[in-house]
Amino acid sequence: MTENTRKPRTFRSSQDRRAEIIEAALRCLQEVGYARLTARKIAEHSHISLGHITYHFKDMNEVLVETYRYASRILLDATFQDLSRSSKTPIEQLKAFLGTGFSPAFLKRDYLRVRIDLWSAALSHEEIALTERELYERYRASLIEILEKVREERRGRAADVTLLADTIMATLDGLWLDWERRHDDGAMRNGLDGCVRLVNAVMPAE
Amino acid sequence: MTENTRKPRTFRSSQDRRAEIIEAALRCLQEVGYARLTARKIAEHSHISLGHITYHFKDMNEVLVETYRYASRILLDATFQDLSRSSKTPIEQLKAFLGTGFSPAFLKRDYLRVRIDLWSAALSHEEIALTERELYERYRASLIEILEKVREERRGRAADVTLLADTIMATLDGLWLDWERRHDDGAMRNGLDGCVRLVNAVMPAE
DNA sequence: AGTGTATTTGTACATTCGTACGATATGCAA
DNA sequence: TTGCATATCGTACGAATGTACAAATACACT
Repeated sequence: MTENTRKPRTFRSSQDRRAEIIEAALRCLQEVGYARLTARKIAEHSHISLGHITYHFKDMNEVLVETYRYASRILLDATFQDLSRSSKTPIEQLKAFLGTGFSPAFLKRDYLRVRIDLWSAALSHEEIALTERELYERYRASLIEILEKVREERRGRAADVTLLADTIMATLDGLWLDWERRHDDGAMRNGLDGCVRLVNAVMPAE
Repeated sequence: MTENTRKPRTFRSSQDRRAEIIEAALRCLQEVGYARLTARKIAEHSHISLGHITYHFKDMNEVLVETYRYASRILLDATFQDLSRSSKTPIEQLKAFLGTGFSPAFLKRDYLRVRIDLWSAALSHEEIALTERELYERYRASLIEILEKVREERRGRAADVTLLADTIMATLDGLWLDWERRHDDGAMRNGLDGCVRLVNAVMPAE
């Protein structure tokens, strides 16, 4: 009986299981994409049985929503973790901020797929749209924070910051998309450079 | 027997049928999105039987690929139809070019959904990725054509045109996405204005 | 009018999907 | 130990999916 071939089952808290399922779901999203996510693929990736999904979640929609919430949190955390804003000039902070989102870690296929699928999924799922919107707003708030410092230094107008935020945020989304499309390193750096040049044009130094 | 209730069937050419199916598929893509497109929904929308799809197409993947090809053609045609480039200055042409893609016709939910889903679908389907890439390249070529005129007028460098194209193309994609996200008219105009300002900054007039 | 080919239809089938559920295992309190 | 709530598993089931296909229909041609 000690040579039991069954793998030992140990109970976990419902919280843990939910987390495991969500993590497995994210791995599925990275591999097969949002359109082909299925409950059985999640079960395989998390090495737990199919029944867990209906036991711990109301339905697959809840799994999807929670998974994108989790993914969004990961994207935000990774963005802000190595952002030391203290020791640089505002324009240097801006360059660092822009560069962080396009470091090799973020340009991996997996991350980009989740990001782009998130845009598509938001079209059909109201709750996912809210998650995407919040991701956008947080990122934007961080950008505006830096742009305001530039503005103080250079005596720009409030409307300038809004215009720059609207434009740069759009450019960043477009650059992520374009990286997935062309994998053109020069184009990516051109885009980021373009953002900096725009800031300098709208709020010129002295 | 003359009071036959069956609707009269008339034969059509295979070409016509393919077109009808593709048009119906596009309508489905606009309504339910790429992730939930099914053969039966296409059949209902085109008022023809399910069998047609397998009769005229190899499989559903071919339908999807052809439908996105068709959608891409529509987006391109609509972009370039009312683009009279002859009678204006280069910078005015640029403004007109940018504005065309963001006219009310293009900002309809249906069009944006197809555009955004196209990005997502391209992640999983190689052929769709090629279609998306071609849509990008054609649009870009048209933008560069105008930027080159600005460059001639203002004696800019070739690298300037590349930087502007890389940046503006990204910004436009991002602005479409952002319109779907926020429906903010001011933000959209800010973004387009930002593009023009960037051009003036990189290649200043005199 | 008759014949052959292409078109059209509806249904059938094997899969796969999300979800429900009974059976069993586990951990904890009494 | 016993009792009980919770967790875990595997399976079952109806619905929906893509595709195949036989039968029926329309039409061009002789």
